Amino acid sequence: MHKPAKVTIEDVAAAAGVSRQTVSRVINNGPNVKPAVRQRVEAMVEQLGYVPNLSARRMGGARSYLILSINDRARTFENWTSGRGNDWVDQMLYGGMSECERHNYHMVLELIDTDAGTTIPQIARAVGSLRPDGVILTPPHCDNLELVAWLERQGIPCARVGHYEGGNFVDVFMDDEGAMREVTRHLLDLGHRSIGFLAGPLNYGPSQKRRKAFREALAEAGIPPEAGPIGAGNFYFDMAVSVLETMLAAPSPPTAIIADNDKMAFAALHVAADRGLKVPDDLSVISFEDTPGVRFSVPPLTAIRQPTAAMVGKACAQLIALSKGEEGMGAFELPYEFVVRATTKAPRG
Amino acid sequence: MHKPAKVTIEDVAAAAGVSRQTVSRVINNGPNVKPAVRQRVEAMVEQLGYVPNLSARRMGGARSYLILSINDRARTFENWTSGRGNDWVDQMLYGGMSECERHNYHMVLELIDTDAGTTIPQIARAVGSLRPDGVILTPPHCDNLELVAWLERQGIPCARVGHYEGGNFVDVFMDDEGAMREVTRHLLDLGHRSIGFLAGPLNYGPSQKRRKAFREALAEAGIPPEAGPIGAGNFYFDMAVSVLETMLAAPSPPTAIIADNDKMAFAALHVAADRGLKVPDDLSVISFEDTPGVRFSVPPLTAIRQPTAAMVGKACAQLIALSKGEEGMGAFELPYEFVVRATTKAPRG
DNA sequence: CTGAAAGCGCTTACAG
DNA sequence: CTGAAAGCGCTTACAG
Repeated sequence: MHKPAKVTIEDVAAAAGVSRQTVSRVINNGPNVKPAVRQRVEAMVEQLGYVPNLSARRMGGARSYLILSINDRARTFENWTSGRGNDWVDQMLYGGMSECERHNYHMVLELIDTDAGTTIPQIARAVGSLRPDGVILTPPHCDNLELVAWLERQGIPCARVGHYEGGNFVDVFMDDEGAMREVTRHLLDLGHRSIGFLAGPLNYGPSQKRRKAFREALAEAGIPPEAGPIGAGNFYFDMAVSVLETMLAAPSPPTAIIADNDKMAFAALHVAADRGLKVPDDLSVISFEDTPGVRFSVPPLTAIRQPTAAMVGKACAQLIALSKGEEGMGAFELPYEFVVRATTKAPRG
Repeated sequence: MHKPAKVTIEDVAAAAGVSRQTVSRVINNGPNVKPAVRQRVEAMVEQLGYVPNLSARRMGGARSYLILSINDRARTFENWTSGRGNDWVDQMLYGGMSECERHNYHMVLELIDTDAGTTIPQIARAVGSLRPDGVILTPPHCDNLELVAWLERQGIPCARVGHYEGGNFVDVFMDDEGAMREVTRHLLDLGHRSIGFLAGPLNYGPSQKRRKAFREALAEAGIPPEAGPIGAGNFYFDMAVSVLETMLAAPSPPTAIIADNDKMAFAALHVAADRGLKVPDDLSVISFEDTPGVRFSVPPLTAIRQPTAAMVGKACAQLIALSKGEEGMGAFELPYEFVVRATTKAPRG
């Protein structure tokens, strides 16, 4: 059976002996089609192998069936080229594509620079050419006020991953403060009385929340601020190393380190080895990320597993609902996991 | 400056005082536009922030500026859910998106099942709705004759990653025979006189080539076939373990193992440890894949690094050229890398 | 419940 | 070198 290269709605209409609006109603599950007619049309769609052309639907005024997912360009490329894997993107695609599949949507990933002057023009290009039904913003783009305002002006529904505000957005996030409290308490319960936090950059929303929760948890336990140093990291290995060196050179250095991401946790492992500190015997380490490398590191890291796939999946679901004219805006919290592996233990002595 | 939500070609034409065809010519770099007019139009495009609507361009008869990239659905999901990372997909996105970016193209990834009955309908849906300018097929889809024939009938340019034939396709691949020769010689040069090859399945094209090259390289060095055992693996850990057990139980067992992929190389490390063999002192191991896990394994594996990103990038480049009406079909070999790390050494004695 | 009309924003021949 | 016309394949009001 050699099907013609391009079957259009007109072909189906002719084959079924109806007008093209009727076919349109059938494929869009519209009302007002006699069951017998609907069946006849469906049979023809099947037989001719008709698939509606997305561009034409779009031009006709329908939705685009496209979700545009925006990631930090430089960081994503960096992860890819370093060959260290890119679990965040993997999980994002996993969650997003699974959800999009279910609704016959397509997810397109675009990498956008974070420089002040280029972000908006780049997104404008992507949005203008693709005209997606919704845009998913991940850190740090989701915290870019100017960008978010621009998107709002364009009237494009926007989901933010790792942002809490809600309002006229689809915000999906995990309880960063709760996670930090849980992690800090875990260390306190083990007996640690001096804990260092290797924090991420200040413009990362979640990092801010974690800083706050970290301070609070220590304060509640009666630990003085000096015994809870916060090192300002940038999520990269090298800087984390030097910050750690300083932290550990203090008169009464921390016996445990909480790292805001994996690379910095690895840095902690590295620095510990350099100084002859055994992990977890001499130094406990916890990561706030849980990529494959972490699970297979030696020793395997105790870590917070972020619900990346679930967050992005939820973002897609809400954006798709919105595009159908349903309700969808709001703030949605997804559960994280705290995975205790082999890098935390009671301090010596 | 509050720009209108949707600037069309008509707005630009009006602002520049020309017809919309002239604007069309300018944005498509067409000929026959007076320089002064071109400049005026470009200025207006810039000022109004005009971005052509892809759907409209498509409907007008232009290309879609979309490359559809097809991956094995089950395997991709498996890798994502197992949390082991998915370096292949990462590298594919890296190579593909980098190239697409340069041409203002968008890459859309779709996961398609490999079951005989569902592959074509699924692809038909994706292709029919997206109407991409080209499709990239990765293993095992690239070896699906029925699928490839279907795509050819649809007249959609198709690139195959890891396929050698060329012809009416864009085939991108690496020199598997050369890589195997290099790897084998590396071991021979170190003094190994008995080498085992843990091969992939017979229906996997590249594995076939590697088997052949392996046999030839040994023959050239005057190594008898008994000292170059080939174990038939299936790319998975468990089977590799049992094949290796047998290999190493031989009267004069190999002092080096070449594994056709990472999982089997890990199996070699595992079996060696079980038998009290130190790597590389008692057993050298080389992998024919180089995912992040390999690089960070203990000890780090000596491996062939496949040019995944480069292959996919090249595939995109050719597909894009084709869509512009340029030549593009053919077979393209991309260079692999042989990365010597810590698992190869001269044999004992 | 169904169809004839208009239009989405472009591009491609075709005229001039 | 430039523009008026037709059309891509749909959908959305609108009419019946």
